[in-house]
Amino acid sequence: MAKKARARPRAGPDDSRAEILGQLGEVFRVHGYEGASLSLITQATGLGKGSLYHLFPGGKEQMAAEVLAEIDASFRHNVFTPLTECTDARQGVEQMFVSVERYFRSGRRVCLVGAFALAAARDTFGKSVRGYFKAWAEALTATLRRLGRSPADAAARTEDILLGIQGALVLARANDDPAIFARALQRLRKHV
Amino acid sequence: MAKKARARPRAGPDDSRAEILGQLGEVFRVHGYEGASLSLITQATGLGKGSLYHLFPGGKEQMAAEVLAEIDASFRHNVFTPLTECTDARQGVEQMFVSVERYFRSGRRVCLVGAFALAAARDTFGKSVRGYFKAWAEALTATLRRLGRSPADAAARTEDILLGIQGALVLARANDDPAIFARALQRLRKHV
DNA sequence: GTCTATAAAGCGATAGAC
DNA sequence: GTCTATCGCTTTATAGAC
Repeated sequence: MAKKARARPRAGPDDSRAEILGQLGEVFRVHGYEGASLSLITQATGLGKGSLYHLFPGGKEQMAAEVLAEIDASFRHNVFTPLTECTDARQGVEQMFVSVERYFRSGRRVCLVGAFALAAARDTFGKSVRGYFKAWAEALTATLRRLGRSPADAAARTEDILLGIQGALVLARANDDPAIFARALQRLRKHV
Repeated sequence: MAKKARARPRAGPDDSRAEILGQLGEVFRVHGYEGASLSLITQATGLGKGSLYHLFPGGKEQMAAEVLAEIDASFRHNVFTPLTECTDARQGVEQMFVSVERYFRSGRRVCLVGAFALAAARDTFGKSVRGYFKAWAEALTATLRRLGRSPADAAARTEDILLGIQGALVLARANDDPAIFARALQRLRKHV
């Protein structure tokens, strides 16, 4: 919250913006892009409209775009890159599943990118959505290749894993049963 | 379908209502529940607000509820019941995949129930959403049991198939590539 | 940088003529 | 049964005080 680097270089402007983006992400996850009204956003962030438009002159669209960019960057840093650069490919894949399970709160949290893909927001944010899944697929396919799979086999298995994660999140939320997600991840793990 | 047996029992009130529900379903699929404004609905159906509120006094919520009910009934009639009552279980499962591929237009069409599950609409239509997936899961599990699978195995495979279909629809739409859906269905078929 | 007040547009829904 | 006109409210977004 203090902006100057003092004795305890704690939170800076970037940190508070990141915190706001996290809160915005949750609002979009719960209510969707259309459903996330400025009054809900105001409520979730504790910021008035004036502050919000000062921070995001482009309004709601900019907020969502930056949230998606933050998610993209976070996954690249915490999931895709570790996956690509790990020395032990099998361990790298396992680490991916651990990160995924944590990020989606064991099935209690929805994938914002997947939700945007299904909704009308896809027209506006299609490029971000595609970029996210493309980067994930490339990192995972490369890692599966290192485990000895053929290109076709690695690509097919990548699709099954990514779609399995997305589908498990859909079903878990549809049935209000996060355990569906946990079970699905367990089964996906078993076939590498 | 027409309730009076005349010379040409063509279109009756039920048929036109079914046609309207189909058009409404497409609007909800493309724009989501929140995004489907009455002006879009008016445009898609060719009906003015007066007519719409005459047909659906409960407004948009009733429209969506009836669309969901129609989808539910359609799946029960065309997919779940054939699956449960078929003599050859393996052929029944294959028929399910054929119906699913046709209904979702080979991946070009989104699952409205799945989309509602991810969006805020789940709060309002949660019961319908759960009922749809529950009925599907029960029919498929029973059929897999008839193929000799254990209860636990049939339940797990059912989850993988349902979540595979939903996830494939998400990924297909995210990447603007319906082929992802077709490929995923092919792979799901292979493991019964 | 955050607030309040307000504008301008769009929303769902209703009334009433035909 | 379908239309037009309109209500009342909420929406996104802006202006300006502090």
